[in-house]
Amino acid sequence: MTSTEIPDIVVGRLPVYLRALSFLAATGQEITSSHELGEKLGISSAQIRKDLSHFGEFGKQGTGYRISHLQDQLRRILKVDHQWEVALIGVGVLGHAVARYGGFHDRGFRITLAFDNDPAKIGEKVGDTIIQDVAIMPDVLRQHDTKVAMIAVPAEVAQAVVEVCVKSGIKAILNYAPIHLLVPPDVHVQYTDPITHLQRMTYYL
Amino acid sequence: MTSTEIPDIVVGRLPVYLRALSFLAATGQEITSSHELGEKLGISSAQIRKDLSHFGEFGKQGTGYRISHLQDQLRRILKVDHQWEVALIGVGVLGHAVARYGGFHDRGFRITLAFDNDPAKIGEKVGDTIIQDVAIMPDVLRQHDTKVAMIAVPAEVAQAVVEVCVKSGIKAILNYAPIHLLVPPDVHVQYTDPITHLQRMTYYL
DNA sequence: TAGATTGTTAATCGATTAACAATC
DNA sequence: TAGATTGTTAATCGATTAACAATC
Repeated sequence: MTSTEIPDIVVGRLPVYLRALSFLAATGQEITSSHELGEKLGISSAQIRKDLSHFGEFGKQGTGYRISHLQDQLRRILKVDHQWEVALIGVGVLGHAVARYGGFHDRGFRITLAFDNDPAKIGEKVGDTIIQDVAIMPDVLRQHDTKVAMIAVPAEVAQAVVEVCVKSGIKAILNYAPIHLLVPPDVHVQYTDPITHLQRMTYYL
Repeated sequence: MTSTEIPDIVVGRLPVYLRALSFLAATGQEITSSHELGEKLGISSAQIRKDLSHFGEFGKQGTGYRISHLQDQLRRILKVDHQWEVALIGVGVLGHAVARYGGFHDRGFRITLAFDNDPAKIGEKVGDTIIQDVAIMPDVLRQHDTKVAMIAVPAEVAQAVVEVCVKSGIKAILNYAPIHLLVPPDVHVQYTDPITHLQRMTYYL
């Protein structure tokens, strides 16, 4: 109910709930329950109810949750009820794929800036934006008051790039480079490395 | 020491340790300690020692860990001391980027098969492999005894594709589609969805 | 009303951390 | 030896689950 100290692990599950709700909504379903959601996600119904209870009362006894309402609430809580402008840094093969991926728009994000240090790429278009010189990145990020960045540069330069980001006011970083980044406490980093996921599974094979 | 029931959360950290060790090794460093590793990863040294102690004694009191030795041990534990053949299913923009990403080889994986259902793509080369018709996928996966697959198809068809994979003997799936998959208990799934990561951070902004 | 499901409490379970003997 | 760091135990901390009153 009160917003004092929500565990990060709970916050991390909210996007998953939101994703599952979108899927249900797409089928035309209007109501769901903690049991149904839990079954679809491999999570206990108690956990879902407990997680949601940190933020308010979104359901109705005997009925469950109205999907559209719960979506609205989760979007509000996660602050994706409006779009965030995202800077993409590094437009190699991976960066290109990220930029051209169409799935961001309806989930709260829009790539509005792209940077690279390769003169051959600067000025070219990727997705909806023109690739700019990473040298002018600090100014541009400040001008646009950009808070969110995706890093798709080689591992060797990722830390240096991140330091420029931090100095330019970036507060959330999605890192595609397979390296751990050091940032100040007020800057958030998430990692996406397919190989750590694969290695986690081969253990069990 | 004994291998009875290692918590999955511990297994999930081993690839992160391995990644950090590779980074240290690349700088030419030969020895590290739980303190140094912990500091680099934002993890307590006690946790690192505890995690490793599930699998054996890899360090030396007063000295720390020989990096190359710990790498060898972790690779052995995670079964990435040899390469796994990986099937890529869905060769759109994202699949292309995944196939062309060079980082798999030295971390235990090799994309040896690629499938798509688009006649225009079948027969074309992506990375080092020829794209094959998804219709013949079950036979090909069986022939190659492939255990690991990466799914980069649209969300609408991901579950159906996964069911074919499961029937064809796949035991580990890395899913790029933004949807939760239902699989039998002996099949492992990991998810990689950049937007859930982004949404998790915007909560704090 | 009867049936169903929420929100919440208390109990259980598991993971993290602090501390230290062992020892290189 | 003295200093440092491991591996491990016990204590702490936090997350999950079971259960149920409230109520739609």
